[in-house]
Amino acid sequence: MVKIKDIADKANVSIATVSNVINNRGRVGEETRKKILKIIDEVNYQPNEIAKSLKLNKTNDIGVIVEDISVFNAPEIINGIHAAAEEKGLSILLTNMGLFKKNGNQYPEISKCKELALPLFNQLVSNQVEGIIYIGIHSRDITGLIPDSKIPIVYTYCYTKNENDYSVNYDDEGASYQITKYLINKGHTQIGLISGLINSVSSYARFQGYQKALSEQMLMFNPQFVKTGDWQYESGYRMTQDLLNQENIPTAIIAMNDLMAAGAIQAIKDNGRQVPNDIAVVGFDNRELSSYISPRLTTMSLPLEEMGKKAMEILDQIRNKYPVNQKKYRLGCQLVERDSVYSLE
Amino acid sequence: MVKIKDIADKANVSIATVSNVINNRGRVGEETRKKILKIIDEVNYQPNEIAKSLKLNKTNDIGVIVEDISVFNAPEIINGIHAAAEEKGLSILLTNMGLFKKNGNQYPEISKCKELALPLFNQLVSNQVEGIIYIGIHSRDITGLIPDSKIPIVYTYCYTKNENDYSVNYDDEGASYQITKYLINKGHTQIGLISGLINSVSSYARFQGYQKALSEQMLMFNPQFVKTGDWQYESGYRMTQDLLNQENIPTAIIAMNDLMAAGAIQAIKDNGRQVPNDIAVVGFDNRELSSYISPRLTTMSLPLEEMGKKAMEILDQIRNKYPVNQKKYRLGCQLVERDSVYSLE
DNA sequence: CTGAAAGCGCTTACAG
DNA sequence: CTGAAAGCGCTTACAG
Repeated sequence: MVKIKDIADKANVSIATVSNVINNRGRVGEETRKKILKIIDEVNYQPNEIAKSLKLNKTNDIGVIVEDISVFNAPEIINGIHAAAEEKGLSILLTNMGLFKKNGNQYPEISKCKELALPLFNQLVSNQVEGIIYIGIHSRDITGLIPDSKIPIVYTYCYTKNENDYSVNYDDEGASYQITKYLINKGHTQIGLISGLINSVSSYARFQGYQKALSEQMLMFNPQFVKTGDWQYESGYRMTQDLLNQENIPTAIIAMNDLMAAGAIQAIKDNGRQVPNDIAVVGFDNRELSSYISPRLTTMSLPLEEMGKKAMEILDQIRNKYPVNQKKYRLGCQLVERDSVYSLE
Repeated sequence: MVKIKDIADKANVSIATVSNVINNRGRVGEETRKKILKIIDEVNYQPNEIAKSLKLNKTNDIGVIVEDISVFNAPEIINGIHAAAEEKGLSILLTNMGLFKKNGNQYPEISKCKELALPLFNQLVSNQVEGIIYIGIHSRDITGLIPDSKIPIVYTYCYTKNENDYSVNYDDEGASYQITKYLINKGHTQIGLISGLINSVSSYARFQGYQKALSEQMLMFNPQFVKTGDWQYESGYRMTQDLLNQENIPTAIIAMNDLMAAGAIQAIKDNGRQVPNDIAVVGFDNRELSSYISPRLTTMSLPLEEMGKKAMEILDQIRNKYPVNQKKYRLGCQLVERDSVYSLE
């Protein structure tokens, strides 16, 4: 690798002068500047960022810890982080816990997670990253997972109970409210809900949004219309069967994710009914499959890329000691209309 | 951050001695060793990797350039890279071209790609990575995209014409041969093929595999059975309609990816026929949607994670100047049987 | 306008 | 067994 000394020798100047022209500081004569610039160009000199980092005590690296890069939310969030980082001249040190795979597709206990996260955290610290973004696999509480330290950290797709921690998530309740309202506007008054696991804050918040939309429109809340699934296709299928076997059958079903929505659609078809004509189905997440099942699924799109961007921007502000007016962020979701909802009016 | 000097002061020894105990080199008295170790533990000392890197001229960082992290193949490949890197104590500097998004979901020309890749490449070089893995979006020739340099680089999910370059891909022809043979073994003799774009080497190789299996089994190759799509759902749908409108209708259809297979299934259903009872459909890629469409799609699973691992292992060998016996690798695909194929026997 | 020198946090011959 | 010193490639007061 060619270094600053090589340039200096070639130009018959000191390394200080070369450094000055590279960084546009100090007074340098126009002649020498040109000469040096020419040489730099000729030899395609690339400054050694490692040396700069050591000297300036500033790496321009930020670390990301992702709980599992194979899970659908990770790539888009990383995409957003990368886009924002690029703008700020920051590099990304990527680290993956592989939580799902290492634990038979089950979400491990917090203590197990800690074991997996700690070495990655230390690795990042050793590499002198200027901040860390932690990407969760679920919107869940991970208080205490990452040890306290002076290094700035922002959590996304998860959160902590610590009021000093930064986190960026999406607005579960608002999204659920929005999609319920959408169904109501389409004339639906009997709306089934297939929730995720009940120990999930997302399930809870989305239930709240559902109820809020109902009561705002003076619609009766019917407890028989809400069934609890486990986020998987099969549970969507089964819970929909339950819904279909009741006296009152909903005209629309909200599944709290696309997988369960796909199961719901299949159950409805197997029951001899049509989607959307007999029963509308709506999902959550806007995963790839939602465009390819039949009918194409109307669903809520998560602001994944935006979450990544936002997390990076906040991190950059903390890093630069800008005042950050807010610690917990919730970004809005967007409805994507496809073919699984029929208007009753 | 606590540094080696702080430890030395606390222990009343020189920094050289501290360094020696940290790295287990040189003779150090048992007493002093213990004392130093204790202090290191107490203050939770983490060595500054940046300083080590500069001194040792060795960063233990490897760079990855991914053409688009939002594309389905990227996360699993990165997963594999990360797993192998972790074993070797390497960190990953991740870089994303965002090729698709920046170009309206079209694959840009090679010169445009170059423009996007070069700054990322330089960034990685500046950061003194010890090698680079380049992850393509398609199995395609990207000769000349990355400038020549002494830094080791291995290409995956793409390749170059340069015989000195390393690349790891999967075995298109073998996979296609395998799945065709599978269909034949199930009693199918009239097998349709919906290919991807014809300028793709994957399309060509898969066509070869298809033909090879046919001729090995003394089956007539019927040119009317092969249709050219463009990898998208819609084209799978249309090409299947064409197939269905011909005199001879195949009893099985191979689509060269899952998206087109999904389109094929829908076309068959809309035509009033059943999958798999009337016509079997088989895909390629094993993307998420293949588990959730109806019927669940039998498809070829790509060895994505293995490709990432392999790429990392090769890179590590080059980096360590091990003799690498081979430059171009092709990993095998695996058939995943689900519900879209019916046995005729 | 230009350069000599110190120093970032480490490692490593070498001397004692 | 232990430590003083040089040096990795840079930047930055400071002196001239």
